[in-house]
Amino acid sequence: MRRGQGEEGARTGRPRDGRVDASILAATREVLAETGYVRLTVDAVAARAGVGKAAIYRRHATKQEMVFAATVHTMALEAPADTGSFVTDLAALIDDILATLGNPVALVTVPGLLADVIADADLTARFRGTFMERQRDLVEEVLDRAVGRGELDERPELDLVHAMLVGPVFAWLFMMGRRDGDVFARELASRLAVALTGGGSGFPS
Amino acid sequence: MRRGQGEEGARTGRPRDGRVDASILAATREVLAETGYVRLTVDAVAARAGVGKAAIYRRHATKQEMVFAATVHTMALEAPADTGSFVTDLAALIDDILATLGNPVALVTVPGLLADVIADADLTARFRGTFMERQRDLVEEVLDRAVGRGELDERPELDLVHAMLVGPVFAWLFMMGRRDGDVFARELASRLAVALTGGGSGFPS
Amino acid sequence: MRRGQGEEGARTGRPRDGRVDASILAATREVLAETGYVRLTVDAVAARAGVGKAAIYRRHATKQEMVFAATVHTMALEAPADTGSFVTDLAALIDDILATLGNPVALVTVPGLLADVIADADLTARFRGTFMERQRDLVEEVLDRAVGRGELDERPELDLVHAMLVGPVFAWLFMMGRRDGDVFARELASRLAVALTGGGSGFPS
Amino acid sequence: MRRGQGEEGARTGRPRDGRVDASILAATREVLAETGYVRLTVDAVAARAGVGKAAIYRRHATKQEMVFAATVHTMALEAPADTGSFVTDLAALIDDILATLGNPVALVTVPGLLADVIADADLTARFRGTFMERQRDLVEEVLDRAVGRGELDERPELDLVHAMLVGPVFAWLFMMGRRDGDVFARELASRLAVALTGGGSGFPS
DNA sequence: GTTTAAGCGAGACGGTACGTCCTGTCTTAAC
DNA sequence: GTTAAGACAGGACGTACCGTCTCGCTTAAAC
Repeated sequence: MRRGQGEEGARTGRPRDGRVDASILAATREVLAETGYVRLTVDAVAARAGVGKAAIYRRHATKQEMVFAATVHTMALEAPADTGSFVTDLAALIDDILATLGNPVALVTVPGLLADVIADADLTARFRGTFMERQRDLVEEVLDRAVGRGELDERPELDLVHAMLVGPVFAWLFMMGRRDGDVFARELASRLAVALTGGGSGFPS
Repeated sequence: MRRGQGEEGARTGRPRDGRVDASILAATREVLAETGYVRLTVDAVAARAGVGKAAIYRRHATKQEMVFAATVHTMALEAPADTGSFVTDLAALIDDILATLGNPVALVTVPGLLADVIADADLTARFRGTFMERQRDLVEEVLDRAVGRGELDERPELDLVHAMLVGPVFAWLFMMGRRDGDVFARELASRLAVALTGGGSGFPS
Repeated sequence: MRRGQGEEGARTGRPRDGRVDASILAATREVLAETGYVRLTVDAVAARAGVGKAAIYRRHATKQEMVFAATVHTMALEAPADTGSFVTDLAALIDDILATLGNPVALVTVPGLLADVIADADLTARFRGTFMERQRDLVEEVLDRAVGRGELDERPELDLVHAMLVGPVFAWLFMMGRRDGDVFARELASRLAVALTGGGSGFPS
Repeated sequence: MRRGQGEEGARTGRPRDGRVDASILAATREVLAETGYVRLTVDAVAARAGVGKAAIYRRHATKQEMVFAATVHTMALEAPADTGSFVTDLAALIDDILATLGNPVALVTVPGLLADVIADADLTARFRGTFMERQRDLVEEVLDRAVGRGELDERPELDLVHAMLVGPVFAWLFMMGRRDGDVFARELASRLAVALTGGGSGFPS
């Protein structure tokens, strides 16, 4: 019987060893860093973690879920501090997204994992309900602040803005293969601020 | 010898049968449409095409290259007609990209293929040298026209604009899973026109 | 690790399932009986045995070794009872060899398997070290008995006698394609007794 | 259309090139000598012969027939001269058979070819009708001479004697893997003479 | 303290796809 | 119509990975 991690039941018997959970996730990230998502195998993760495959499948229904747990769940973006202006708020958010998708493990994981997530309805729901939802909330927060400051008249369509933020970062990293993100992030934030406020500023000079 | 289409040599012997090339690519697209990229198998393509596996591997070194040839090579965007204004040019280009990435076959192919392309240096080079390069040229064309019309003072960084065009479309389709592209495309074009011209216009009302 | 039956090590983990060993060998014999050695495929054996191909290749490095294990290893001749005279001992031994090489499975297996065994140094060594060696021991036993009885003055060269026993049976079955072995076996025994004792008897009348 | 080598037809057009026939058979023997029957491929023979595969298949229906033609047809035993006594006639015949089966090409060809011949009814008929029949005739000749000389009272069953001659040679070479044939041949002839004459002689001392 | 139930590492299991290789047929251009 | 070259359909090979299951053992809570 498979048992989700948070459920009840399993009242007797030997409890799960928390160190096993941790070493599986750590090994997953190590193997990802070494071989990339496409070439990662569960056996390699088990061997690296010093763990049996059963211990992995007791915790994660599929390889995809394992990688999902090892990467997406740690991609929790923190709420960006209020930097005082829309454009700098945007820049901070973009930096966050760039850090999330552009770190060495994510670089070799995100496209493959995304493909498998999309091919699985269950994972898609979880992906959208956690990672995307969280990101969307941050976008909303930043937009609401700008409205509050009077920088925006009204909040634009959330998904559109979301796509305009995360999409270019993804394209920059995975379609163009560029690794020089800093200038890009700054410039993107500036352009998006213009796009959304309908003209004017950009970064304060 | 592998993949000899463009090479010289092989001057004698039975020439490749062009109908085999075509039926492999057609079968690939059919199987993709039915099963998606992740569940496509070479045997299924061979059976569907009425072809031996050797005929496939004589043309395509791996399954990935086969799918690449069957999809990316047919994604050749046509040069967008001059619609008279920057914003409508942008809208036309976005519509093109949306049609390329959002048609039924692409929807079940692009994420998986992209993942495998990125994991393979050779395919990455070909992907960038053909599909991305072509797209980039179109972006350049549209920007140059706008400069010529006086709508832009100078041409912004090409890759940045490219990422701001294709990225949101990708995110909309594959991260958010949305299939209602028309309004999105119109709105995106409008916002990007603002972002790049530094304010003002948007669609003519 | 390949073929670990007799080796130490591999002390942990799930042990090999003896029923799988048995069903592979049984299925091999069934498929042999139906299709013959040349047309036997590993997939057919796996399907018939209800077993994955990996389970087969975990036990047998090649198709040849699998068939070898399924046939030669079961061809263990039993030690012939002392029948009281050289000629009847010989007849019994020849009957045994005839039964070993002439049963329905062996008839469609032996020539092809022998060819592949000879083409593989490893299998040749195993074939000689088990099947041939065992047979040779029986020949020796029968000869020694005859010496003990005074029917032979001294033991003739063992390999020569061995070849004169098994060779004609092989030729009869596989070169001449004859299936009427009983009279042949009796006559052969009689002639060989004469050849080895240097004249005289033959079967008691 | 396939066309047996000896048939008429093919009245017009370019005549077959006799050098092609010869080079195919020569190449077959060369490749056999190098790789053995089991690992011989038709492509290798074609390449070695500097010939297209079609030229081979126009002459030989299958790989087996090609090897058959290249080897068995050249194994034509010559009629043994009358050496004056049964035992020396037998020795000469055995030497012939040993030379036929024990030469370098035959050593790596006979078992595999025999296996394929047996698996094919057509080839079996040809094999028996030519090679075996011819051999059998020689056995008959030698026996008849012995009867004529008064060394034998009556001619024993031909197939039995045939099996007792060729079988041990085959076993010696291919089952026991022995390559020291001379003493073996002499001893075998002597023993068989005893077996068939019912005692007595053997080689004249 | 014993019992019990589940966890554990190891690795065998059924299944499926891969990419390679070989056979016997077919197709081209050259002769 | 034959030739050399080589593409063709078909099908088996042996490898690799997935997710499940089984072995003997360990570990903590329940009794």
